[in-house]
Order: sequence, then structure tokens, then C-alpha cells
Amino acid sequence: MNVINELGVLAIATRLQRLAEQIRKDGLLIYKAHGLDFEPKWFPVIYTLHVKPVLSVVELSAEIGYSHPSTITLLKELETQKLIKSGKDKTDERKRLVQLTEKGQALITQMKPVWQVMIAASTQLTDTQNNLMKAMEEVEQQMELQSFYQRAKVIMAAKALS
Amino acid sequence: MNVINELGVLAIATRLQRLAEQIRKDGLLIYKAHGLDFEPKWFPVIYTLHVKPVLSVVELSAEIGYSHPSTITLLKELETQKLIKSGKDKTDERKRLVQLTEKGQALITQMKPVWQVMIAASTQLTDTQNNLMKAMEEVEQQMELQSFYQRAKVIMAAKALS
DNA sequence: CAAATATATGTAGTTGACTACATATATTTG
DNA sequence: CAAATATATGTAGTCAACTACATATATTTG
Repeated sequence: MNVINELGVLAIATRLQRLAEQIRKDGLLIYKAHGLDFEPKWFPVIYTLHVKPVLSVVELSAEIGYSHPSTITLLKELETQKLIKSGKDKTDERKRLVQLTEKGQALITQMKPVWQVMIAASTQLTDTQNNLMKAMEEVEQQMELQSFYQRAKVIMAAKALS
Repeated sequence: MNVINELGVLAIATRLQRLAEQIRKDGLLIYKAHGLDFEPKWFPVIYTLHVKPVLSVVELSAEIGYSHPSTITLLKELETQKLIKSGKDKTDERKRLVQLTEKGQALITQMKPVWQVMIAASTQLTDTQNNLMKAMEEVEQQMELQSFYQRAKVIMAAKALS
């Protein structure tokens, strides 16, 4: 077994990160080609608020699967873009309720056809023999079953016996 | 077609990044469990210098597939750990030649059995129905054939005709 | 009902990669 | 052979996520 395989596994994230960077850059270009001023990283927030119009920061974070500080950063950017607005929840003063502005809603209407194109293009990219999305999900499942560390421990124990 | 698919594609990198973070953390623990003071991110540099004992910074960057500034950062860390050493190339004063120290070589000997365990564990994790490594390679190939942006353009053009 | 605990938000600093730019040396070419 | 170009290295700053910690408000419990 070639030790470089281990490199391969540890390097997956780096490679995917690069791929993702490229996809984000192209995403930005695609929006621009349609005359739209929108960054791909804003999509999860905007789309979620489109589907669930009023959410607190933590609810939104949970929906998009990000940490709440990451979400707060995105919300700041979107607020300066005037695409979202927010205010205190009157029944629970801890909560800040976030929602789209009219400008945000109008932008979504313009973006919808672009999203369709993006979906078609990204499906072309990822729907190969080993589907990347499915592979991801499978590995996440494996990790949940047993972590990398736990697996290593079991393998070590087995080796010690033989 | 559900628009959230697009989120899925753009979110791949984030998810993979998290997975990679977890794997790195566990990797650190596995080294520690063996009494070794080594960070997973150092592996590409150390292993490459093990196979190709003397390399310049740019040669090394190319081997591990990182940008040269990223490589320089790793080399700095490894130099403070006294795992590598470096000096000017006498025939080409621009080049800095990098190599393992004795300490570095001794550490590799200690790490080799640990790498075997890591390879076995990570193979368990990623060798599922849709193999993650292969999926990655396939998507990289697709991107080389035609970028996300180009694909979107073609799809848009086709739409305009219909 | 006061104290302890839980929840919501926010700030600061970290991580591991990157790009853009600056500088030093080597090589090529008019 | 001097000027232009190419290569090698290094520095500074960016990016998109994170964790750890701090604070404010709400809820639960002895």
C-alpha cells in the first residue's frame, strides 16, 4: 500500500476547497453576465429567507448548517447591501428577527432563472460515475458511525493482537 | 427541480472542509496516541522530502500541489520544529534547497507504522458506494474539459434558442 | 422568587489555504 | 554585453469558514 494514499485523503479538503473557489468565482461571473450584483456565498441565507420569511439568527444558522458567527458575518454584508433587514423580537428580547427587504425579494425573482442554469451546469459537473454529492453523504455517514480516530484505535488494537 | 440543489453543490466545499477539519483533528490525536508530536498538515512536505531528499521551494510546491507561499509557511513551521533544514543552492543563488534533518528522518521511521493505520482507517471511511477520491478526480476532469462558467454559457445559449 | 441554568447574539482571534505584489538572481536576445 | 524577460523566493493581505469567550435575556428549579 502506497503511503501517498494518506496524503490523498488528507488532501481531499484542499482540492475540494480549490474546486469550490473556482465554482464560486464562476458563479460570480454568471451572476454578472446576467447583470446581477450577487455573491454565491450569500445564497444559503437569501434562499432560506425566501422559503422561511422570518427567522432568528440561530434558527437561520441551523437551517443553513453554519455556525452562528459565520451567519452573522453574512447577515452584516447582506444588510449593507440592503437585501435583508432585522429587528428585535418583541416577545423575546434576546432574539433578532431577520427577513428579506423588497429589494431582496425583487432580486430573487431576477435570480431564479439563473439558478436553474447553475443547477444544470453543476449537475453536469458532479454527476459522474462516482457522484460527488452522494460520496460526501456516504462519508459523513461513515464518520457518524465511527470517527477516524476510533477506527484507527480499533485497527491498532487488532494489530497488537496479531 | 429543487433550487436547493444549487445550495448543495456550492455547499460541498464547506462540508468537505468540516470533514477535513475533523480528520485533521483526529489525525493529530492518533499521532499523540503514539507519543508523536506531528501535525497532519506537515505530511505532504515531510513525505515528499522523504522520497525526494533535496528540493527547492518551488519544486516542493509543485510536488505537493500547493502555492509557493503556502509551502513557505509550512517550511517555516517545520524549520522551527527542526524537522527540516535549508540553504542556498551554490550553482543558482535564487534557489533555497530544502531537506530533512536527522530528527526529521528519525521521526519518519516512527511515523511509518502510524501512517499504515491511518491509511486503513481512511480507506474504511471513503471507500463507500460512491468513492470520494474517485468522485473528486472525476469532477476535476469535468472542470478541465469545460468550466462551470462555460457550461452555464452553453446552457443559456441553448435556452435562448428554444 | 432568587439563584442556577439555558438560550441568543455578538466580538475577537484562528486556521489553512489563497492571490497580488516586491525583490533578487539568472537567462535570453537585439 | 546591456536591456528585457523569466524564474525563485518572500511578504502582506484576503477569504470563508471556524472556536472560544463575553454578555444579555429568558426559563427552570430548589
